[in-house]
Amino acid sequence: MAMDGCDHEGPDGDDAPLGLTKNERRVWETMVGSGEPMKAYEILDALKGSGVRAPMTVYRALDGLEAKGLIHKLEGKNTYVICNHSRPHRLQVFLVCDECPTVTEIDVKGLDTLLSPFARDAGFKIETARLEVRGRCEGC
Amino acid sequence: MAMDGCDHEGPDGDDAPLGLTKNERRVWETMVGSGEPMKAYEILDALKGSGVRAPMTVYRALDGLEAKGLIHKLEGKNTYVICNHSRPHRLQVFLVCDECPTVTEIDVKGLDTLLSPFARDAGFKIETARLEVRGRCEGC
DNA sequence: AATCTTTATAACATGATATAACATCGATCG
DNA sequence: CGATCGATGTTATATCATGTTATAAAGATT
Ligand SMILES: [Zn+2]
Ligand SMILES: [Zn+2]
Ligand SMILES: [Zn+2]
Ligand SMILES: [Zn+2]
Repeated sequence: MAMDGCDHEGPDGDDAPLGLTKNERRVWETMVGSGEPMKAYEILDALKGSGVRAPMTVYRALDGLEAKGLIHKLEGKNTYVICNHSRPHRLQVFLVCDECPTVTEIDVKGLDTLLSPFARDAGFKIETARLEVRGRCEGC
Repeated sequence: MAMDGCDHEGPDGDDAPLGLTKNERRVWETMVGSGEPMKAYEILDALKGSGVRAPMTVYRALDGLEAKGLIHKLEGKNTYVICNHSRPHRLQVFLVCDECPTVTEIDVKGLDTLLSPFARDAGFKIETARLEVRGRCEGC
């Protein structure tokens, strides 16, 4: 049950990680506060009151957060989620519910081992991988 | 014409984005639910309740699904069928080159087997999955 | 042939998602 | 000081998907 093991937070609980820019921190806090995957323009709306007016601001922050391994993008739904791991990782696996907003990031041990030979056979050098599984979550 | 077999893997050049759009998904699910070849206007009727009103919507989705190799058109009868490679689960694996437009679809034997226990542990029922691997392709 | 039905597309408008291009500000360093 | 650099602000635009209306093209019926 590796469901809720986020270690990005400091000892104070909801404190943002260090080394973030002002906008990255604003976006990160918005996403943590939501608790659900968010769309870029949802984040923008949520930050309208804080003076953020342009999509660019949000997208730049999202880029930065992703580069720092703090969030992931779910391509299937164009949403962004907080990473629940303690360090950046190159393999990501998400269980995405089709019926509710629930997204769970899990670890699949052995995935890279399974994958590597197939990639090697194709002459492909793996940098990162993201597995998006869709279906019905426990509560649905 | 291929009857029950099909050759996926167009050479290249298709800049089709991975994943399904909302309408592609609706049409695909309708077709899977039916279990039989369907005509475009049958699909349209089936989706009337979901707010789909125009033939264009269905035809665009069919185009997309066909480009992604998920369905085939039976020219003789003007019907569309689910590709028999994509059931019961649809488990796609793409090798996406970061340096050129090359996208290769591969078959990773054992991925379903590896994945299932993890999903089961989380109480998650898998419908479909897509693994997107990023890196450098053979030619780059 | 003329007409009707079924099948498929054209053309244009709107919405949703993401980026380009350029200006500004503030800190740091020679 | 002035140069440089990263972050931010601002405006405009690109891209993709969808919605909407009308029409074309192919086949069947009369
Ligand atoms: Zn993560
Ligand atoms: Zn759910
Ligand atoms: Zn097929
Ligand atoms: Zn390449």
